[in-house]
Amino acid sequence: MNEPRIDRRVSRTRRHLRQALMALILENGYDEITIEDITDRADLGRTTFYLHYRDKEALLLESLEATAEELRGQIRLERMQPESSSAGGPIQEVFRHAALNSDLYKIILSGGAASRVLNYVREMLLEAAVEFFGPRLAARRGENVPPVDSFAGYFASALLGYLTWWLDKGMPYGPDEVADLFIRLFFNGAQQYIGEPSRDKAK
Amino acid sequence: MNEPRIDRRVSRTRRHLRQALMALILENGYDEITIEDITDRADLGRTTFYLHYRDKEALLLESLEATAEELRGQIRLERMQPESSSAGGPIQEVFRHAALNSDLYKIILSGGAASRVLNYVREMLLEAAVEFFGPRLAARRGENVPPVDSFAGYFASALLGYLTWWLDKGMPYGPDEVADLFIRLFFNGAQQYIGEPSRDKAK
DNA sequence: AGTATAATGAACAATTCGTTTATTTATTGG
DNA sequence: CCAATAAATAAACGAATTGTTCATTATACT
Repeated sequence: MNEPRIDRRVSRTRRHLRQALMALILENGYDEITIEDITDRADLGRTTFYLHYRDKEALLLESLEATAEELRGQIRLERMQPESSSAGGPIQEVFRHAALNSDLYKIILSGGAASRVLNYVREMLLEAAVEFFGPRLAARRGENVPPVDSFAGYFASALLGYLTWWLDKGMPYGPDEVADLFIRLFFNGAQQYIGEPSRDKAK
Repeated sequence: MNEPRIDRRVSRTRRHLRQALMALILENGYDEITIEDITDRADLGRTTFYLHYRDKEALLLESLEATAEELRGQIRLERMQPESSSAGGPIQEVFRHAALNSDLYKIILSGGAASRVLNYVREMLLEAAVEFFGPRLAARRGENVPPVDSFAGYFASALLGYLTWWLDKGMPYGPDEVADLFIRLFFNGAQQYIGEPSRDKAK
């Protein structure tokens, strides 16, 4: 098979652009950055940018896509080796991956990345949640179970939001620890910790 | 008390600007909009904009502030009249308020408003959560209760995210209904609906 | 009615964008 | 190592947008 093998200059240029964008977002936020800022930082001509990407967003999306694929790989892999090493389920895997790539995660989740990028992530997670919980909920049809979309929406929202909160606050608690907190809250609920579900809910 | 009473022209102009911005965001998203788009829509001179606001963001923040204050008022009021009318706790109140002001909520939460605006909302909600849950958690010190910040972070994330999801999907389920779904998931947890907390959690 | 204040339109320099062009430089494959 | 190919470059461009100033006109307040 003839994979065209990418010109060394191309991969080098793209790598530099990606790194420059990420560094700049962490310094000043997404919105402020101009194309020239990026190429200056990457030590490239401004024209060169347009040979590779349509705009800032396209560049960011590339980093995102690559990282998401990596995470999916990790989870698949972890699912293969049933009880290996320090395994702990997909949620631990997510928090660990976020800790390792915290720069990119921060950028996407709260660095003011273009809203389309964030929505893209939301949809990705939502899909995964529907796929994962769908069958389990279906198995209990009739037991006053919430609709799948609502359930998946809640899960995706809670996870994404909690991840954002954790990164925003500078990652207090280690990844496994925070994953554990999340799991306890998501699966067991808050009631156990604070008593009444809500003033009137005990009707 | 001499409140200077605002010139009729000023309040009219500002109102037009606010309305124009919201309409435009709903049509094209936040980023695309130029100052001139806004003043055109509001039928005002471009220069006039700068007599009132520094930039787009300032204008949006004004709408946000006003609406947030309104919501706080509703909740306070609802808290006063213990079991009146169709009361249902602050969470119902939030979803109802969101339904009534869904345009603004959509804009802020997923219309691609400036990230600073969204972060502003996150912090607001986080503060409220700490204040609300802090004492309740403190009362159970020592019972393996999660740290307050983590707990509040989870709550704020879940609520904000779930609200976003609900609005994004075009508000399936009525406000009271969706508030109920949220409360069940948040307080009672997901375990009841899907069984195992997580493959390995039953260690 | 008379004064104060707000809105206006024109004009401005400064940025940024996205593209085109001709030229130089680096990489690949033989 | 050489030649063919592809990539990077700098300069220059028009078009948009921003934020400001200024003189003039319109509107609201008392």
